[in-house]
Amino acid sequence: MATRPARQGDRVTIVDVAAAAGVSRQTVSNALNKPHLLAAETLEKVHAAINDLGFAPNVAAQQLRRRRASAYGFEVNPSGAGRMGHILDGFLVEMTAAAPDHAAHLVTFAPELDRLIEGYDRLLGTGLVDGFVLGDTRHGDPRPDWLLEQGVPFVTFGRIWDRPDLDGWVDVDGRAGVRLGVEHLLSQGYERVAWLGWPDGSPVGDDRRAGWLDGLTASGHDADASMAVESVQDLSQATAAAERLLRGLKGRGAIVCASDLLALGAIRAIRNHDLRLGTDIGVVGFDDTDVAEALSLTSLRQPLRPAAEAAWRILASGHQSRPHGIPGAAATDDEGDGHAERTALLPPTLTIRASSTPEPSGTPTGRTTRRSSTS
Amino acid sequence: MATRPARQGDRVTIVDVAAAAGVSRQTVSNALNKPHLLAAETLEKVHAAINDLGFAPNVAAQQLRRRRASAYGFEVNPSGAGRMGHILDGFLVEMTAAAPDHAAHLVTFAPELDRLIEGYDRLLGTGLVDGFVLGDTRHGDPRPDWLLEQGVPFVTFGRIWDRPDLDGWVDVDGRAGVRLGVEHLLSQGYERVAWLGWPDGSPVGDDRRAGWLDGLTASGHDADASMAVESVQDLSQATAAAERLLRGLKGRGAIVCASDLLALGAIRAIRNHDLRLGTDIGVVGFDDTDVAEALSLTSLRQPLRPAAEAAWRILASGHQSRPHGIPGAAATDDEGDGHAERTALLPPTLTIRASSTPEPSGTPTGRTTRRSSTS
DNA sequence: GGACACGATTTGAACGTTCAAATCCGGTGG
DNA sequence: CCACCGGATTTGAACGTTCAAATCGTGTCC
Repeated sequence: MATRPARQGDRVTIVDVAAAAGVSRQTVSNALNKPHLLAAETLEKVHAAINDLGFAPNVAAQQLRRRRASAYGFEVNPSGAGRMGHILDGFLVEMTAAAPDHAAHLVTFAPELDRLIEGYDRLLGTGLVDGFVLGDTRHGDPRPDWLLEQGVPFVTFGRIWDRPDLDGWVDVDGRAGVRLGVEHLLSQGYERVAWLGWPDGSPVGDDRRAGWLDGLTASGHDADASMAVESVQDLSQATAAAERLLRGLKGRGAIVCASDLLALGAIRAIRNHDLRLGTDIGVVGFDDTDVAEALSLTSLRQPLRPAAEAAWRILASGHQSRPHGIPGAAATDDEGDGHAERTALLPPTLTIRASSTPEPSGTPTGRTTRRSSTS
Repeated sequence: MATRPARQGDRVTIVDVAAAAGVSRQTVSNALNKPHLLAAETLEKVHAAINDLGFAPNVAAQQLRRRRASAYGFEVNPSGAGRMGHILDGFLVEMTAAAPDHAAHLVTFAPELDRLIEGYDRLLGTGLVDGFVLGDTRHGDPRPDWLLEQGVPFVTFGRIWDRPDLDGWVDVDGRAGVRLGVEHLLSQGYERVAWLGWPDGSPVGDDRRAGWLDGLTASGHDADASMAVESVQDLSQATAAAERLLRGLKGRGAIVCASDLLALGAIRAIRNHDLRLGTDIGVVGFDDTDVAEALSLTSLRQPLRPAAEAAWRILASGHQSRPHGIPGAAATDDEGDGHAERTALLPPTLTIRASSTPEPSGTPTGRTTRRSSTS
């Protein structure tokens, strides 16, 4: 209730509380950590004393004695380096906000990129953190193997595509998301839905493209190859690619894109052809960035908060990531009873804006959201 | 050199090192913290042992004994809340990267917004951090006063406009930045330069607007009121405002904007009037966001890395922020000799792209940067 | 009525480091 | 020859908490 008395003299310790409550050190400790051991009456006394004195346990002392930091390292990189870009910033923020009530925290760190493992090792060696959150998982990433070998707990945001046998990841179901986008466009009356994606070979890109196919086939549409086109993550190239698409999209067509930047290219191409965004050609982007908001672009938004919550659950679930997929028994991964899930695949939501609304009426400034269901 | 032996059994402690080097506990400690006390030979022996064993001091033990965490709290808020938006994410990243070599770190936290101070108090009370980085300083912010009262060290990113007497801040000189933008446009041959800013009353906005005036008057141009127009941070309103401007800007004109979003509005207006961006009308934005990059928009970039470095210096400079501005002596704030600066006002740099290039020639895809000098 | 179990609480020790003070030792001056 | 100095190093204690084991009652069973 009362904020701690302003830094007057020495800190309040567990011993002060014990004296005030007329009990021993350890009883106070137990009141905090194992309340079931105390008589109800005693517990109350102790809590009163804690409030009176404004006691808060010293984290460093706890870490030292418990031999664990209850903290996790979160690698960040000065801009440009990671293609994940700002999504990761958002994930960091959400993980911070979702941290289990004051029981754990995040420490940011920025290892030198040519001595990545050394940076992780350092943080671990000092006991500053117990484990890590890996913000992305690039191809050929040395970190998962190393961490596994060391027996260090970690979660990754993004599947570990290299190692399908590993659990301990959280990811967004891009495939289901894109499918949602396709279905939305079809339901809006656009007759053909094309795909503007990245070049083959990126797991994330390929996954999203599959969602496009899913959406078409599930609705009884067929997709000929001319309706899919690819571009690297660059505005002018994306614009050129989209223009190729537009030639094939007579009438009321639409384009689903692997990113908001690609979608921006599509929008430019539409303008160049003197077509009207939404009214003539629908567009859906991915990530719901500032660009999407600014341009009234319908876009798929990654559910970062739920992802963050799942990540904490995974970190808590076991301090040991283990390979799974035992050949013997059919893996019923979702047991129940404390047997926590060690993977989470979350469906994006669709933020609907004017770029996917054929009629200028409807919800003009309003913003709607739909959640896809993971297949 | 060698990474620590893989978590085999117990941790390596200072005592192990001492034994290996044939010296005492404290000597090892001194080797790390007060090397000048040791004989050269001994120092070498100890370092050898440290490397051999892969010793890294336990942070929790240090924190406990030293009675300081060497860590600082960095408040983050789930998106939407802060208008500073993603700049703050960038600042967090840069501060992490600029952390004085492993001597301090950042802990993120997300207090409940209606119990803000409580969140700060909690973090402090547990000894988890020694102080804070305040990512923004809103009007009527309760935090600076409270922290001051508690004697807690902190830096703010952004001047404390409410309390000009306080030091301990780092900020970007928006005024100098905008002036740079104006001068750049004039030097490119645009004849008139208009201002698209935010409504009066925001300190940041007013400051940037002043930079526009600076730029014009310094170049012998005069600014009539019709050349400045304002809009809230919203695309359609910004577009409308920019269109008003365009009517007055006959010939080769240009628009400097208080943000990239406003600049986007300007770009739209330019398109609507069938003018060519850059060639007919120049535009400069502010913050050099993804939008700017995607649209080839010349924009002012906040020097986050230098700002982060300055912030660390301020945190280190004294563990007590103090009011300054003693009436007696003229304040020569920049003494020298260890008397560290407790404020830093840093000039943005201009990232030049096609939107401020009248000739389609010049540097086509190339990107140039110019630094403004703080007045 | 004594052995025993069990709930509630306390005591001793330890986590790994640094502070403060003590010790050791060769050298110097009276 | 002894007192004293100062550089180099060591020893004792403490930082604030939790683990592990001990203690203290009270009640139960045979």
